[in-house]
Amino acid sequence: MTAASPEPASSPSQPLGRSERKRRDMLAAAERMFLAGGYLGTNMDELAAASGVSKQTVYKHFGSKEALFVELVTTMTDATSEAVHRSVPSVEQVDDVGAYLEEYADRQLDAVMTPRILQLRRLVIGEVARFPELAEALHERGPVRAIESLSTVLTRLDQRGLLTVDDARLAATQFNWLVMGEPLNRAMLLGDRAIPSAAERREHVRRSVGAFLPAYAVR
Amino acid sequence: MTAASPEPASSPSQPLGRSERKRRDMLAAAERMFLAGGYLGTNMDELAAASGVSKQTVYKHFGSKEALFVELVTTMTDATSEAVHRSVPSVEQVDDVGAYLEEYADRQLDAVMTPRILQLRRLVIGEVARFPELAEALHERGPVRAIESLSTVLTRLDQRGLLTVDDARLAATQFNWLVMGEPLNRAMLLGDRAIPSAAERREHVRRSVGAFLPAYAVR
DNA sequence: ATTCAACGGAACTAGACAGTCCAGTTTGAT
DNA sequence: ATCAAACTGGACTGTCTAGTTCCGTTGAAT
Repeated sequence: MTAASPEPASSPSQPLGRSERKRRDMLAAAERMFLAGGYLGTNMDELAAASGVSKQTVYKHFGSKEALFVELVTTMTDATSEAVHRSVPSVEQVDDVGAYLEEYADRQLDAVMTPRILQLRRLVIGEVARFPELAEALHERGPVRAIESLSTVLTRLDQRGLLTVDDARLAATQFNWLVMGEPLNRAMLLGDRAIPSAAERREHVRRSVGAFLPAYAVR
Repeated sequence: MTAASPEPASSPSQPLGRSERKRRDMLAAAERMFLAGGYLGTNMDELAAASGVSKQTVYKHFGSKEALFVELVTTMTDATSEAVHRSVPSVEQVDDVGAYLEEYADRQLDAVMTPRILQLRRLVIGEVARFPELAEALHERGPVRAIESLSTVLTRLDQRGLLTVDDARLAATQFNWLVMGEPLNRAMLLGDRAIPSAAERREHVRRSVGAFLPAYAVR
């Protein structure tokens, strides 16, 4: 490493080196273009031009179109997973289980139902045959992680006597698809115009929790 | 029309004209190749060769790559929708609601969770930006139709006093995603290896109905 | 001020691909 | 047998694209 004081830090990172700045620009253009045109539909000449960078520089940084695509999708998947995970509200001072689950579901929906993330999902699904490892990563960092996280929440609610949950993973999976199934499917197939408004989200979440609770209420 | 006795009928259709035979071969090759390679990843020279047909013939029949793609996907969507719709068991002599719903769900899963239909879904989702009308059609003929169909079933079960269903469409939507959500998402992202076996399907369906019934049981 | 890695710009390779064209052949109905 | 429609095979056009190469320029650290 070049052993300098102004290390390319993570968060604020205002003073970026030329190389890092261009790298960021290339990834930004790659995101826009791959999400809009798909893998085959994206052109490296245009991508370089849109990045304000020469083609040479793109290949110096990423090696190939495939490698750039993989890095972009992996980065987006990881970042989104982190953001979703951070938005889990604490379960310890809960008294109204219904209200808590509604807020929980609303945050999950809010994080996932954005044009950017929905298009990432479409892109990855469409490229399952060409890039199976990206789809696997999205599955792991998306639904699997969300269900695991909810699973520990439900276990805690069971321990506190607020729910009766024998199989927490099963209950979490059911809750997840009760909440996400319809909005996600609609958005996948109908495009961004099917993204529910905040009001629609709240109503949907209310009904979903209403269907979930009878199966797991305390006897 | 050519006013002949051996009209190109629908079902048995053994004696096919040369033209119709070649058309069938082209659509068969198109299905294989578009499902495997996607829209941009499929090549019309190879498609003609794989169909045992000259390129000229392909363009004579379908006009363009886009038109061939649209016709193929539309045909597959419609045919699958019909097949799923035909597999709805009658509701009239039902006494055990749980067993009936389990069978209903199992048939829906059986119809949708095939490599061919799953790959069609991946393809259409990946091409939403280029062919939004195909995605809309798949949504309409797939989930919307399934939920409508189930909705009338649930209404009938409510009328017969076997369930308490105020909002049949809501209940049908919830049932649908309780059943389809997890298997469909896994299959989309993990590929055909995630298709559940008949035994896994039955177990999953049993649990799904178990979660659904408490919310809509008769009081 | 110097130095060197990174960058720009642009041409270039090597191949791919949608769609057209044309001369000659096959098919199937009359 | 006749004949029109459908089909073949292959060449061809125009265009596009991933990746490379070359050479002159820039910028950041010493």
